[in-house]
Amino acid sequence: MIQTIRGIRDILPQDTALWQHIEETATELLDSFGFQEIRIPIMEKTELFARSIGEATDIVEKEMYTFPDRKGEKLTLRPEATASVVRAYVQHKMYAEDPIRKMYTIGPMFRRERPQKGRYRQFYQINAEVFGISAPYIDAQLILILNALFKRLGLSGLKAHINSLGCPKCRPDFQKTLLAFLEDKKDKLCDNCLRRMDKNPLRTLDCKAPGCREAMADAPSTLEHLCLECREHFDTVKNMLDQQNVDYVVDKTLVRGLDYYSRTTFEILTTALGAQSAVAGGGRYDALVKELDGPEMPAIGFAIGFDRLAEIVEQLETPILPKPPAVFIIPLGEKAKELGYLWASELSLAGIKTEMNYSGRSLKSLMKRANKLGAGHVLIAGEKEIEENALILRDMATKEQHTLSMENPVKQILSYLK
RNA sequence: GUGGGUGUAGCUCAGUUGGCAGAGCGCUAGGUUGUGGUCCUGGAUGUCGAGGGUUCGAGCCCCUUCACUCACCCCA
Repeated sequence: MIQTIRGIRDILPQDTALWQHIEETATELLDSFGFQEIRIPIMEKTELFARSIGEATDIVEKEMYTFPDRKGEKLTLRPEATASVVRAYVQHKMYAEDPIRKMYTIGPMFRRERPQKGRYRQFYQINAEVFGISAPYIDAQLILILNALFKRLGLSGLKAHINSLGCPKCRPDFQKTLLAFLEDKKDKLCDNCLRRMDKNPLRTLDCKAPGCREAMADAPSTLEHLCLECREHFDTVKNMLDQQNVDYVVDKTLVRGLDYYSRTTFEILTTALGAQSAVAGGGRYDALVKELDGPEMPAIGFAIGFDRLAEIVEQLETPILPKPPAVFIIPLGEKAKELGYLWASELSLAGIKTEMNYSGRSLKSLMKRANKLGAGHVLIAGEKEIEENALILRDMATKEQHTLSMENPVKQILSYLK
């Protein structure tokens, strides 16, 4: 039996009602805040991710699905969405007509990690990106949107962690201080961190190894080395969140695994998913548009882990169920099947969710089936009813039965359902 | 990439010192002619994850392998 690839799963019909609910809630919210949908490819040239995410990151170093196509070009299944959205913004010179763009996209991402609770090799994200706005208000607004989304989905117990990583103006100075500190602690750091010292020293700040954690306890924080502009920017973000009652903590260890972030970064954490605590994350990436051959352009975005969000929402007590059929048609006999088929089609085309059974099983067993499907009404069309011009429409909840004539029964059903 | 746990019916799981492969749920057919939910009775369904070994005999013991799962790591 052929099965799905490791870490890759089907989202089955029993779960898609929930997924659609989440998706609708999110897109409705994003629409109110002025976001438009963009649909981006699942494959890109490998170079796009290497240049944007960063050569030395875990994602690029060991997690991407990269392969040569038939002509030898290196392609990669997207491990995240931001790079593609930025690429599209630059490629189509979207900045020319209006540099301010708010876009969202929903779809699968691919990373070859060891699967675990809340972590899949194909996983889904809802991404939102804003171009052309440098004001800190938009930073606060993105966090507000995430907060509102989770609230609308009925979730509690999620906490926003925020930090500021500084900008090209203040970061070199901070890196110098950090490197001096790391040099001091060199004998206590793990191999990974020693390697990171050269490539991306910021990443040492969030290393989870116990030895590193201890050594890094009094490490310098980016927050203490922000330039005036960065400090004011971060203060405004916090101020707005306070005024809008968004619950957050400042977390100086929040660095994030992609190189392109600057200034504000944030993650929304949950305790409901074991070790996979991040439900959403994002930050500002003011240098990335230019880095990908576009103009100097501020930008910021977030990604929501759809699978994780769905798992948390699923834990709520009120399950989201698919809509049951309004009408279930039970035909008894060949003539009834033919008529029933025509009526069923007509009802469905009129927007009434209708099911019918063609098997020729007994009335009793089909009543059982109607009950199992949760049908609102059952239309019993037997030889007898057709002959006597008296079809039976039974209300499954009240057990009340109406008699319908053979003349346009669909019309009669429609008026009963009103 | 590194560790731990688990693989038996569609699902959740029992299965004794190695001796006929089970239960509940679900599915299905009935319970006086053609009316559901509760109840009662019957029925179908297994490569015991796969391959090898030990043994008269393996779901059970040994080896190999695969998958799932949790954690490290990473992140959504």
